[in-house]
Amino acid sequence: MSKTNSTVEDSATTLKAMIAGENRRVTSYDVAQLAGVSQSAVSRCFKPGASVSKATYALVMKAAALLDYIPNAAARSLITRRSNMVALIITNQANLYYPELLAELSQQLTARGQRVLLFTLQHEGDVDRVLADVWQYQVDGVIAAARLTPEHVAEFERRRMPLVLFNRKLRDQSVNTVTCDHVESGRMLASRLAAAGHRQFGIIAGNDPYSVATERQRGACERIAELGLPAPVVVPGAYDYRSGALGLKAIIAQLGSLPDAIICGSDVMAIGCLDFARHELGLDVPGQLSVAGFDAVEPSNWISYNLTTLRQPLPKMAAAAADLLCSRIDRHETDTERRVFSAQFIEGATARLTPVATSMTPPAMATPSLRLPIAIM
Amino acid sequence: MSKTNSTVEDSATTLKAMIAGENRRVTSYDVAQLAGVSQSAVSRCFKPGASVSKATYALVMKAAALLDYIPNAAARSLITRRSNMVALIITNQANLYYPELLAELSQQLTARGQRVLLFTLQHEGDVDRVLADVWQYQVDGVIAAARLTPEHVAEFERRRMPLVLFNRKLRDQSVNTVTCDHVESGRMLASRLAAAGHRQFGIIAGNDPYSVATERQRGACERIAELGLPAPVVVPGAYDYRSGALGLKAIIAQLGSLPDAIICGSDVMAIGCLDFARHELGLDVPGQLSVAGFDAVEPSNWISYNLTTLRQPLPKMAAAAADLLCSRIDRHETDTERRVFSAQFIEGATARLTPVATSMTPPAMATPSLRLPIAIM
DNA sequence: TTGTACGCGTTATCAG
DNA sequence: CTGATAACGCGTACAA
Repeated sequence: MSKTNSTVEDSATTLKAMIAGENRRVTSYDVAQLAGVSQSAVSRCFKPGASVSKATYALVMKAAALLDYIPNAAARSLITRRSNMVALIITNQANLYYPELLAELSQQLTARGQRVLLFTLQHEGDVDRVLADVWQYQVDGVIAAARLTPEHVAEFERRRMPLVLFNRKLRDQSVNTVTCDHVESGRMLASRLAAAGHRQFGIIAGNDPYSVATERQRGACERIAELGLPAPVVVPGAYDYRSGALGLKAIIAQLGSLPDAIICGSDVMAIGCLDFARHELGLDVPGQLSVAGFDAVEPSNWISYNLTTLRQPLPKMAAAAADLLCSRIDRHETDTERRVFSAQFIEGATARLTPVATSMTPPAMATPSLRLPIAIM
Repeated sequence: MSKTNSTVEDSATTLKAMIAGENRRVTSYDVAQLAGVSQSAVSRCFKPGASVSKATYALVMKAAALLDYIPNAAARSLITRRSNMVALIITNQANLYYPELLAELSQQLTARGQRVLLFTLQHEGDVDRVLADVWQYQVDGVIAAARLTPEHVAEFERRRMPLVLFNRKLRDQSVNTVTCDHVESGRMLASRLAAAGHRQFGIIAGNDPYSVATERQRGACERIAELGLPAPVVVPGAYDYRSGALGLKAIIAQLGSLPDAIICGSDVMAIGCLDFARHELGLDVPGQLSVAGFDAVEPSNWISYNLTTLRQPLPKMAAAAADLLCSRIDRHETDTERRVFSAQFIEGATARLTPVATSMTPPAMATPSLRLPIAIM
C-alpha cells in the first residue's frame, strides 16, 4: 500500500517537473495520465452531478491534488458558452456614495455562482470603451448602475446580452430595471413636511434630467403643487457636500428669506446644507429651518447629524438585480421586468415633523421667515 | 460602386441570419468569408502592430462591422496564456471605509490594459473560496487588500502568480507590498500632540494584531515611551463609529479621569469618539480633550468635524500597486519589492497643536484632567 | 460508467 | 503581406 502510494507520488513529481520544463500548464490530460483514466473522466469529475464511479473519482481527485490541477475557466467557457462572469458597470459616484452597494451586488452574484468583472466609470462617456470590453470578455450578463443611452441598450438586445439597470430608467424602452421609486420618495417627504406645517420649500436637486435627485425633486414638486403650497425654489446640485452649502445660499438669495424646509436630493448634500446652516449661518435646525435628505448613508446616522431622510432597501434591491439577471441568463428569457421598491422614512431630527403647538395659528406662521443679513449671501 | 456595396451588405445579412439559425457566435471565419480573406488575416487585423495591408484591413473591418464581430477573449487567452484580467481581493470593510481605493485601483489597472475581476470578502475566511476562483479564471495577477496567510502566499509562488499586497504585510515572507508606513504615522501624530503639551494619551486601536490601527498604535506608543510620558491607555476598537464612543468610555473608566488626547486608529472611530465627547459628555474638543484619527476620509473634512488626521496617499499607492503588478506580469519578474509611502499630516481642529500660552507652567498642566461624574460610565 | 473523437474561437508558426 | 495548419484545454455526443 505504502509502496503504491509512493509510486503515484513519485510519478506526480516527475510529471510536474516535465510540465514545468515544457513551460505549460497542468491539464486534464496530465491528471488523466497520472490517474490512469481518460481525459473525459477527469472532466466529468469536475462537473457537479456527472456520472462517475466512486473509485475513478477518488483516483482522479488524488491525481489532481498531487498536480495542483484546477480546470481552466477560459477553455471551459469556450465550449459551454458560459463564462460565469457578470459585468458590473458602476460610476465612481455611485460607489463613493453607496459603497455598500458594490459589496451587496458582489455577494449576491457570488451566491448565484457568478464572478464579477468590474468596470468603474470616471466619466459617463467611458461607457463605449467599457462595452467593448464587455463584448470581448463574453460575460453572461451585465448589471449597470450607470447611464446607458438607448443605443447602448439596443446593442445589448442585438447581442442578446442580458442586462439589468440599477436605479436607472430608460424612457420608452423595454429593459430590466431595479429601482427605488424616487418620485414616490419625493412625494412622501414633501407630504410629511407639509403635514408638519412647512409651506415654503427649497429644493437642491440634481444636475441631470435623469438623476435620482431630479426624480425626487419632481415628486416633491408634484406633491407641493397638489397641496396648493407656494412654488418651491429649486436649484441644481452635484451630489457632493459642497453643493449643499451652495444650494442653500442660492435658495436664500433667490427667495430673499429663509424657506421653511430644504429638501436635498441626497444625504451628502443635506449634510453639507445642514453644516452650512448651523455653523456658517448660525441657524437652529430644525428650529428655524428643516433639512432633509435621501439615502440614509452611514454618516446621516451619526450624532452630529441624525438626519431626516429616506432609506433605499439596497440589500433587497441588490438581491433583486442579481435574481433578475441570473434568471435571464439561466433560462434565456428575453421578456423584461421592472422591479420597483419603496424607500423607508427615517425620522431623524433635522426636520420638524409635527405641527407647532400654537392651536389656532395657521401652520404657515409656525416658522417665521427670518430676514437674513446681507453678509451671508 | 453602390451595387458592390449593397451586395456585401446583403451577404452580411444572409450570413448573420445563417449564424443566428445555427445558434452560434460570429467568428473570425465568418468575417474572413465575408471579406474574402483568410481567417488569419482577420486575426491579424485585430492584433495591434501586426503586418496587414491597408486594403485587407479595410475589407476586414468593414465585414467585422457588418457582422458585429468582436474577438473572443476566452479563446484568445487560451492560446496567449494571458487573460488581461487582474483579480482584486478586497474586504468589505476596506471598501466601506475607503471607497475611493477601488476606483483608483480600477482606473490604474484599466489604464494598463487590465480588466478587474472583483472579489469582496465578507469574512476573512472566504479567502479560500476566492482563491479557487482566482486559479480557475487564469487571471494574470492579483492585488489583495485583505489578510492572506503565509500558506496562501506560498500557493501564489507555487503557481507563479504575481501578487501585490495592499496595506498588508507578511512577516518574514518575500512578497510585493505597497503600504503606508502606519507605525511612522502613529509616531508622527504622537510627536505632534506631545509637542503641544499633551501628556496622558488614550488610544483606540484595532482588534487584530496585524491591522493598520494596531500598527498606528504601536508607533504612537513607541514615541510616547521615548518621550518619557505616562503610559497611554490602550483599548481595542472595531473600526466603526460605535467603537469610538465605546473606546472613549473605556479609556475614561480605566483612567478614572479624562486623558489629554485620544488617538484613534481610524477616522470613523475618531468621529465616533468626537461626537460622543461633544454631544454626550458635553466636552469641549479640543479645549478639554484632543481627538485625532487617521485616513482623512471624506467626512473628516466636513465642517462638523474638521478632524486632525493623517492622509494616506491613496492615489499614489494605487498607481504603485498597479505598476508593481503589471511589471511582474509583463516581464515575468519574480523578484519582490516593497513600496512604502508616508502619510501627510492634516491639522484640522480637533486637537490642540500648540502649547498653551502660560509661559512657565509645565505642559502637563495645560489641560487639567477633569473629573467626570460617575453617570457617564 | 467509461473512452474516443470532435469542436469551441482564437493566436502562432511557417512556408509561400 | 498572406494563407494553411497546429496548438490552447476543456466539455460532450456517441459508442462501447
